[in-house]
Amino acid sequence: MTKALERREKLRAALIRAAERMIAERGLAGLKTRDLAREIGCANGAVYNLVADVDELILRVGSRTLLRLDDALTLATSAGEPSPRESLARIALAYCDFAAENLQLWRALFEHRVQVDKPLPDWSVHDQMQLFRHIYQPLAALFPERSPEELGITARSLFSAVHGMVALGLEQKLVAVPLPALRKEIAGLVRAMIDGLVACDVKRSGGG
Amino acid sequence: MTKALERREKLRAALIRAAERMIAERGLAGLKTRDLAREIGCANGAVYNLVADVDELILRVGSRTLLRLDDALTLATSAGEPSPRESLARIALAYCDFAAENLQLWRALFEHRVQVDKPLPDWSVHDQMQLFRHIYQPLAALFPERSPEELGITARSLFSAVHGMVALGLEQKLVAVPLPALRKEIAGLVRAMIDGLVACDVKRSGGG
DNA sequence: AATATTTATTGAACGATGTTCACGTTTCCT
DNA sequence: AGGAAACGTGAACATCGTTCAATAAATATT
Repeated sequence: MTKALERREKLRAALIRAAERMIAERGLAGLKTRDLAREIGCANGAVYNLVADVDELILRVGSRTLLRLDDALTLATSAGEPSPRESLARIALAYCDFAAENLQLWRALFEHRVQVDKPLPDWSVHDQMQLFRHIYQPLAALFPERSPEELGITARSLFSAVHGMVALGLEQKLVAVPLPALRKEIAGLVRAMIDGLVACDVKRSGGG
Repeated sequence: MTKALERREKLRAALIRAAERMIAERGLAGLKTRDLAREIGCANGAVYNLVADVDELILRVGSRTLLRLDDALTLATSAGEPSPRESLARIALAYCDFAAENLQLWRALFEHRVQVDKPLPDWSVHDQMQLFRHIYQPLAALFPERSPEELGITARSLFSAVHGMVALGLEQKLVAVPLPALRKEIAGLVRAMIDGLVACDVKRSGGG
């Protein structure tokens, strides 16, 4: 029983790696089961013994991408002992850099939309939540009076705003903005957002 | 010459309207040429006499969506004489509301990615730029010392940040956030961003 | 060790989809 | 009215993801 399962696992790992490479090179739309089968050395039908369908395959690649993104964000906050404000700016820049360096894989995280009737598997939902903890910790230091729920909402808003700047900044659909300029804008707006949030907090706390 | 062209134009308009309805109901992935042909009463091949390919069709629908979005943003700033800060908050909320009310059509604006070798037609590029003018005017009032280029960059950053909040907020891929809460978050973060940017501006102007 | 049973692999086939094309049909200009 | 140009038609093509009966392999049983 071990021989077959072992080979199966090896093939599945190869399939996921091949899919990852293919998405990175040709984008999510360039992912074809027949090319994958040829690359890992099996018939196209065999792909469906390793994976339920391409949706699952994309989710598995996405899971790997999220893990690498998590590592990149961890690395960004590990060096030195910056203030919460600078930590958040670093995280935003690290997110921007990761997206730029892994453009197609990063895009695949958001382009892919699952069917409404097929819910996300548990392992896929889990690692999405983990990303917010990088933002949560500096925010908690900045806003000690806010509840965990409020902090979670603020973290999501902050992340979404940075994500939007990165997404449209790297789109280059209309105007190509150079990466250094984008990084500068992101860092500036993140600091502005934090300063504005802090000021609003102080005003509310002092006035009420 | 008028009879045929007139009919052609009517059919093309019907095609675009049918495509718009279909995207609104079933999403961008639910747009099928055969269904379109059946709906407007012609053979599937005839679609390609009205439009080069589905890419152009999607762009034409997108153009209409952008026009309606422009109207919505214009309406948002027309009532009363709010401060630039409140104008920007109103615009952001109007953008959020439009996205929520036209979810699939709004998503199609960003989901659709054209081939690298086929550049966007002029009429499609033009109306994308127009959107920023809504943000540009209040920004110019807030930051009189900034150059038009700087203002354009700030406008794009601000728009991108709001877009990100709306995009991830309406995604509901992980957690369903109620629309009123999202609106509150957006308005709050927009005001915080502006306050932060103003403070940064004052500090830089005073210190340098 | 030999056989039976379960499982995996194959590659052809299915259905859907965007797009093209040869063939009639309609429309337009003279 | 008649020829030319444009148009509409529906079948056909290529390309997908996915399925499936048949075959090969591996495992379990005696």
